[in-house]
Amino acid sequence: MGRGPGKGSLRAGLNEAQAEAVQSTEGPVLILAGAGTGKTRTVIFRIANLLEKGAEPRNILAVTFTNKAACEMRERVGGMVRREAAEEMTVSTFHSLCVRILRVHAGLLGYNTNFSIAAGSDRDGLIKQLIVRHGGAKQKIQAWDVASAVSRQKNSGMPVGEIPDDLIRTVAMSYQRELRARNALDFDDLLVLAEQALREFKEARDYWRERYHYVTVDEFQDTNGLQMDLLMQLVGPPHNLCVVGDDDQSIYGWRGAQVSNILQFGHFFPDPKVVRLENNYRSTEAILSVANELIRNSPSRHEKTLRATIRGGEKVALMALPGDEEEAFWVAGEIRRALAGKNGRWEDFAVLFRTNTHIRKVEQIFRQEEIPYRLVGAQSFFDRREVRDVLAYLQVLANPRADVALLRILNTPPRGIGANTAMLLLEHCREHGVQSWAAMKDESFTGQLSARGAGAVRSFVELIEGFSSRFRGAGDRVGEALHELLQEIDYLSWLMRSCRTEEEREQRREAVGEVGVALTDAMKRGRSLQEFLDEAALDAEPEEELEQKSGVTLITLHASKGLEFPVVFLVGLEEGVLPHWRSTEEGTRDEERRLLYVGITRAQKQLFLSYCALRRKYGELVRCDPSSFLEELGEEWIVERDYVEEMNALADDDDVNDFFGNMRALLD
DNA sequence: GTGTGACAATTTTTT
DNA sequence: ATTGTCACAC
Repeated sequence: MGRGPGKGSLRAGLNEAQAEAVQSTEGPVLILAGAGTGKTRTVIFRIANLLEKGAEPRNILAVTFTNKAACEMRERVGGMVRREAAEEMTVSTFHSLCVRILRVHAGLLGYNTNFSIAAGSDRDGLIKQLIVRHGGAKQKIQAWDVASAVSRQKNSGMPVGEIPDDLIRTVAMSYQRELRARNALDFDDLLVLAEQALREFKEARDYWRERYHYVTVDEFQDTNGLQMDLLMQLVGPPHNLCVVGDDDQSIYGWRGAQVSNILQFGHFFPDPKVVRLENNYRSTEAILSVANELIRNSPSRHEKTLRATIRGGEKVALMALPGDEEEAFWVAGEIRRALAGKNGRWEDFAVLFRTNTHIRKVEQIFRQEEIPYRLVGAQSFFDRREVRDVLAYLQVLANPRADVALLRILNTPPRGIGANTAMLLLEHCREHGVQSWAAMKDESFTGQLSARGAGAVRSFVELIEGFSSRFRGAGDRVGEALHELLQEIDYLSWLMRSCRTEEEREQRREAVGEVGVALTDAMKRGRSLQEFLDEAALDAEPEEELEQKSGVTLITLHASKGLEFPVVFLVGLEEGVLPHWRSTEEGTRDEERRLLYVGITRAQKQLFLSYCALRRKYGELVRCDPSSFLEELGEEWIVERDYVEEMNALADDDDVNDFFGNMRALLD
């Protein structure tokens, strides 16, 4: 990550601005840090400085954008100070922080502190059910419509009851009731409720203000209004709040992020010390010039200069390709070629694209070409069906009142509690206002069922109760207990039966195994089962997983924020892809430009840009034009290349080689 | 209640 | 092209 000049002890190797930021420990601080200016390094030094000055590690809170970034920050601070000190700090995302707060104080709001988190497909599944229940299936509303409306509403501080569209509102309100009845919170609820708890209850506010004396927020340009509200509740006088960000890298407007949070930080926390980091230590002058040319076209930005410290550098290559398949092959070939001579590593390369679906082609070709790769955040590990199944079992074992999970595993794998029985169960719960688990143990419910149904329910209850106690005493041998449970319900063979290919079988089996590994690992680190589940719900990847995998990184532009790679390929630079056609419709084209800017500034030494004439979409070939953003780039630092021409040249070379080869063969 | 195959839709980006 | 949904046969 962001490497500044030099290395070494605390104040060594920092430039003036960085040093100033590191030393500004009291009161509000705003660090405007352009891409590659050693932002992370500065933040880490600053925290180390706080500790050196005598701050208690447990009084330090650092909020990052992803859990991965959190782990990394903790790690790097740990490298500079006592490792135990790093362990005692709180380093987490806003969402994890809110879970922490609510596990203590949800009771104040009438919620149970052992709530579970409804995320990903569990949440969408629930919404889908409700759409059907309210007769919305025939109309054209989708789970997505409801989910995004609910999220928008919550993040802007309005009740779901005020959604304008009648049907969406009805489903949304029902969704909210359902969550509540099932003792579950979604991502947005975490923020909403934590903020509310702090705002309404002095007791909670005092508790957390007493806990955190120094707060740092990274990627501040991507915080939304609700998160700002939360910060204002959390950080009391003397406002020891340090925020770090770059308005040019604001790419989460669609999630409610407000650039005004960073542009008008002084509004919320008066008289902040402002520090600007403008020396870029990451990229060559060539790459940075291209980036600067692009971002200059961005309206309403903080005017700032980003200075290259690495002069010159290889020009940025702009490649035109006939189709997406050729594009993937070309990237593969280019990487091979680069590695052939020098002693580079696969990890030095990254391929960045706009959407997850674009990853597929590249992935497919890489597999074919035997280029090792690692996918970051494509289909999140924890959102795979088999993984969610296993997690649901664990959730129910941790807390059988976790209804969302309970309903998921009720008949997974099939055990004779089908749709009919489930329907009856839900009816019963709604009528009597009880939770599913209670109903299933209740004679007045099981009495309504057929003998077979009642038997199936009874043995399910026994299964869960049996393993519940088994798990409680398991300590760090939960992995074994989980294995036994899966054995008992014959989960794997059921799962395997539904697989089409051997490869799929392999992957799914592996995924199930990895849950066990991740669980055992979490236990070893002293986490509780519930904490493990929280992490799984809030985090896209199991940590160790990603670190171990090696190879070329395949990643979306959004997910690439905060990362850097020696060589970057930015593919699919076509009108309609980047900028995405949808953003053109929604009038958020500027954000797409920033997205491209983020992509460009990930590159350290070498950058390749590419676009295709044809791209396959839904199995259909579609004609594409080069992205209009490419017109904003000057010529000075760019080399335009054409795949077809190069292939022809290459073919000619081959002919020549063949010619000499044939000659040699003749002479021999 | 469960498993299969035909059929239809497909939502950027993520905690 | 891929994925999920639905109707139908067991």
